[in-house]
Parts: sequence; structure tokens; C-alpha cells
Amino acid sequence: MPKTESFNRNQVLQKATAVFHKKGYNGTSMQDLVDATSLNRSSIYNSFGSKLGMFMEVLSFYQSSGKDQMGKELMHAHNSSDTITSIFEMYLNDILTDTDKKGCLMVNCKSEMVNQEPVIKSFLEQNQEQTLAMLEDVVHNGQMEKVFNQNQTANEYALYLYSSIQGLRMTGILNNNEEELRNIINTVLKAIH
Amino acid sequence: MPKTESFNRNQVLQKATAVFHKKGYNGTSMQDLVDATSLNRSSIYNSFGSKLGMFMEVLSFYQSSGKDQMGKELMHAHNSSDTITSIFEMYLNDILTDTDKKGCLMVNCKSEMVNQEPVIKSFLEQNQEQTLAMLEDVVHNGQMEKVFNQNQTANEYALYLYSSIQGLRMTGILNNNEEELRNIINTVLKAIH
DNA sequence: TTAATTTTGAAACGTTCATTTCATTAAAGA
DNA sequence: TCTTTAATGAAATGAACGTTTCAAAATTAA
Repeated sequence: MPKTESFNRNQVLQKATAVFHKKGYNGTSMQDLVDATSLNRSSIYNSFGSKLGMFMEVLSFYQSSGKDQMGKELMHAHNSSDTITSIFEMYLNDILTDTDKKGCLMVNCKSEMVNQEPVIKSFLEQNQEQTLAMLEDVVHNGQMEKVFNQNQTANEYALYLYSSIQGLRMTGILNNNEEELRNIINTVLKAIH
Repeated sequence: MPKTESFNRNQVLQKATAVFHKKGYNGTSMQDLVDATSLNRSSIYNSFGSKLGMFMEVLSFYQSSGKDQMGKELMHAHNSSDTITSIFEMYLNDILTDTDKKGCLMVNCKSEMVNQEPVIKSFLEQNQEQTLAMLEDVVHNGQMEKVFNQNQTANEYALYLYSSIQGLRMTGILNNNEEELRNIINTVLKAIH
């Protein structure tokens, strides 16, 4: 009976992600989203409920895109040292190809919205937990393989790496000198080796 | 002849800083600023030109407040190792006392506005240069005193520390566990010792 | 083909936005 | 005191905001 949703939801989310990423949440207007997605204003409200609702889906989309990308990158890693290097290489590549200096959507969102939107805060908390768990796993494996030191627990090193990644992403906004960024990464990774 | 400006400009800037810090640039309305400063709308425009003009002065105010604070902190530091520790202690203290999880105004501003407002981008670039120069100076002194290693140049370590500070400030938004944050700092500082 | 359901388009909703205007009030040097 | 300049208050500006409305068009199962 029903007419089914005719647009490609992922394509729409991709367009919306690009806008939110470039202009931030508060800097993005509904008109921006209408223009970018070529969707009708009503269709956006029918499908996403509100601007915030759409943004939540954009965050999820960005998150799972990042996971997919990481999954691919880590296919070629044969040990924990490779893995952690690949993770940082991925972020480095993101920075170097971010020609308009948008930074990381997740980091930007954290800085803009954690103290304003509880629902966003919750999302970012669970995102942080997931990332920390992933990093802890890698570090733990590396410590078992004796390629990482055991001066600190995998849990402690995971938080250090997480913090370093955020720092790298912030630094990359105003500095995209590959050599200098690689140097930061090397220094960061020395701590765990 | 003229009636002179009657309000205390620094007091006004302090109020305005609090608002921009809490809500971000795009999240702050002129009405918010009128309410916070108890200044008339016209007085704000007479004295600061525009919302962006006021924000620029707020950034300068925040920057010089930070410098003052750092100057005081570093009075008690007797060597380079003390100095760099005090710097990180200062940021840690900022995080632990930031009860409403606003983060760092400068970092937030970087993530929100670098790719939108050239005049803000320029300000942040020169702020970054100053901070890097300060850090490089500390590291250089420490290397001369042989309390820091010379595996990398003072310039390279300065960028690493700068990146680490930004990471710490971002991490502190969702995590204000003092022990865990101290642990990050210790790991960061191990790299240069 | 018909009935059900959704997408679409366009306009309008009331609110808020940053900024301007201007007459009034206040202060200081001449 | 008078003139000059600035601060003030309140209202208005027009544009943009997020959101809603609703009739028309489109699509599908029966």
C-alpha cells in the first residue's frame, strides 16, 4: 500500500554530514541542509524529526563510516605495533586530506555541544568508551606480544593514546605539515614501545 | 568635553567571556550578551562594533588572562622540569574546576571558527606561535640543563607538548578523573625526560 | 481502478537573529 | 552656562531561524 521512501538515506546522510562537518551544528541552518540534500524541507522533518534528530543520525553515520575505514586499514596490520601505527596513519591521512581545515566532526561536536545537549553528551560518552576499549585491546595484545612495555596498564595507555589522537586532530587544523605531524606521532608512540 | 566611558571594560569582557565560553560563538546571541553584561545593546555596538568584534576582544582578554595566570604559576618554578610540570598542572587545575565542562575557549574557538572566520584564524595562528615559542624556550632551557633529553629538537618537542595540551583539554571535557588525567600528563612528560 | 499512504512543494508560522535608528539623558571642557 | 560628545533606552529593521501546515502528486497493494 504505502509509497516507500524514495531517496537513498545514506546518500542524504553523507551530504548532511558534509554540511555539519564544515559549519558545525549551530552554524548549520535548515536551509543549508535542504540545499545540500536536495530534499524537501518536509521530507527532512518526516524522515529525521528535527535538526537535532538529523544531526544525531549524522553522528552515527560518521561513526560507522570511521569504523568501516578503520576496519579496512587494519586488515593489513600483522601485529600490534602495525595496528597502532595504522590507526595513527589513518588520522594523519584524514588531516592531510582535510583541505578546508574542518577538523574531526566528533571532536568539534564534543567542544561545541557536550555542555548544551545531554543527548549528544551521551552519544559522545559511549563513542569514547568504544574507542577506549578498542585502544585498550590493541595495547593489551601488544603487551602480551612484548612489543609494548608494561610500565603502565593497557587501560592507562589507552587513555593516553585517546588524548593524543584528539590533540593531533586539533593540531592538524592549523598545521598540516606532514613531517611535523609524523614527528608528533612518533613521539607519542615511543611512550608505549 | 566628552562624557567618558563609564562601565569597566574588563568587567564587561569578563562577563562576555563567560557567555561565549559556555555557549560558543554561534550559540551566543546578542541578547545573551546584553543580559550578561547589563550593558545596553547600543552601548555594546558603540564600544565593540559587532558581535564578532566583541568576540575578538574576548579572545584577547582570555589570552592575556591565561598569560597572567601562567606568569604567577611559574614564579615558583626553579628549573625547567618544574616549569613544564607547572604548566600542565595549570591546565589540569582548569579542567578539574571546569564544573560545567566547557573546555578551553581557545580550543573550542579553533574547532568552531577556523574555517569560517579568517580574522579568527589569524588570531589563533599567532596565539599558537606564541605558545609554541614559549614551550620551545622551556624545552631548550631544559635541554641545556640536561634535565630533558636531546632525542629531538626543542622545536619538535614544543609541538608535541602543544598537541598533548590540546588533547588533554579535549579529554578533560568528558573525563575529569584527576588520577587518570595526571597519568596522561606523566606519560606525556616522560617523552622529554 | 481504487484505497491507502507517503513524498513533495510552497507557503506560512511565530520567534529570534544581528544590527540600526533616534530621541533622551548624562557628563565634562570651554 | 553652554556646547560637545557619549551612554542609554526602547523600538524598529529586515532577514533568517526551526518548525508546521496542507493540499497536490506519486506510488503501491488489493
